[in-house]
Amino acid sequence: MPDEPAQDPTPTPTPTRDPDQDPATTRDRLLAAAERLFLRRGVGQVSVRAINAEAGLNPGAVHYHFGSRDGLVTALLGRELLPLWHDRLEAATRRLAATGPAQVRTLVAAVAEPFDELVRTDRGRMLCRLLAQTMLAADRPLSSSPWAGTAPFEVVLGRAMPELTVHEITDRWRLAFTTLLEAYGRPLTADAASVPAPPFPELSTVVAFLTAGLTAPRPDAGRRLTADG
Amino acid sequence: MPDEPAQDPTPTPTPTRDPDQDPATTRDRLLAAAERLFLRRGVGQVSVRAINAEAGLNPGAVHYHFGSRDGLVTALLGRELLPLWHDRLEAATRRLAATGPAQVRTLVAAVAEPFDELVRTDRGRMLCRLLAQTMLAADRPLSSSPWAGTAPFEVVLGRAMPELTVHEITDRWRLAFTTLLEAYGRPLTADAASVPAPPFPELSTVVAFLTAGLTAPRPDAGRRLTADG
DNA sequence: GTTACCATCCAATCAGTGATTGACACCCGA
DNA sequence: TCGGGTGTCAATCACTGATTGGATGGTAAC
Repeated sequence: MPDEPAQDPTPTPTPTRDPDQDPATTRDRLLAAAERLFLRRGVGQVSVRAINAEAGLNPGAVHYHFGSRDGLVTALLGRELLPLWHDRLEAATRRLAATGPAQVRTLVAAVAEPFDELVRTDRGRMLCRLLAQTMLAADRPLSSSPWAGTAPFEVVLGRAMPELTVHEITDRWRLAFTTLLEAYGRPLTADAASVPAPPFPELSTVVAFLTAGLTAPRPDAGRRLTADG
Repeated sequence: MPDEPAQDPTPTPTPTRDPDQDPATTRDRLLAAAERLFLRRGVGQVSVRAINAEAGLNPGAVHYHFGSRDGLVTALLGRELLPLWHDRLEAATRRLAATGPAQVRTLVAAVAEPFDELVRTDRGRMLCRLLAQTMLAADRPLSSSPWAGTAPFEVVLGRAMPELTVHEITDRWRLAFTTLLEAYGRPLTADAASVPAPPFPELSTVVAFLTAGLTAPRPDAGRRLTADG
């Protein structure tokens, strides 16, 4: 364990702060270096050593300030991505008093639009890829991070689809959210050969797909699905 | 590079074959050892060293017979999973001459049902997880493996939804397929604490969700999706 | 019968990873 | 002036996947 800090959610308690060296804190220098390397080499090709070196620091700096590689990635994502959703989601959920598919569409659009805007830039694509890798490729289900707080969406969805059980609502929202993550978090190809690069889907396609899936009529759980035999 | 073999698709040309040692080939012993360890420790916690040791072989055996760790995983998935879909898909696609959402539902069910059956056992869950990790977490889009051959499904889907463009069909099928992969390839929790383990969704839920998404009416690409401002 | 060949197997090793440690420098408050 | 704590540093741990040159042993050609 490091001497002291690491998992502190408050980034800089400003203990000292005046030295004529860096305008940016070491923490920020590490985050900036990581971002630069992720963008330059691809998310999966960057080691903590490289990040420390890019920031001009010792090999233990990332571990000291973030606890681990994942800690740094989580911090980067929280700083860069969370603000994009905050305002839009608040507005969308406040407007959702009524019920019906139209409301679900509004909700889906509010979640999906920031993704669609992000993948228009290299930096945004990198961040989406990072988010998808962190949330989908993790070896055990992760509860942390504000992304797991999907409760409000499920409430809205449950109100719009009153004939569905809570269980069904939860499953459907999870399907929709992970689909979103995967769709916009695809690898950035960057490599020649192979397929001619599958691009990102149109926003309208994604919203139509997810809205229809979420608002699909209640399935008959017992029915056989294929007529084999 | 190894002395000779590795990427050979035909497993055993039976060059020699008579020694009184193993009834199973070294290749099979490695695959069996890997399967055992994946099941015991979790997919992400098994090194090639451990596989070689479990099989009672030298540290270079996996590299010699499969070229890489991914090579072994691909071979394992191909051997265990592909047969499950082959028959069912052939039957489903042969029956799909007509058009309409009902046909799409049949197609979706044919792809989804094997997943639903697999995740009922530990071994099946492990294989699903392995498949999802291989296809979704890869650092660049992978064209290899028979899974990439999604063309027939897209043809069927395109016939059932004639008002959609080819582009739209491709995007929708990809959304549906990756959703399926993620839904049934979730981490196996195995770890205490954290969330109370998100189980797999009901098959009926998945089929309803994906069928509705695939057959959603054509979106107006230009329309604003949220009424902000 | 002898030779050459070739697939296979083996141990050793390479280059790289994330994480951890103990020591050192420095500024702050006492 | 003196601790004490924060932050930095180089060295190192334990491990990963991959690669290599060299044995081994059965097969086939001569």
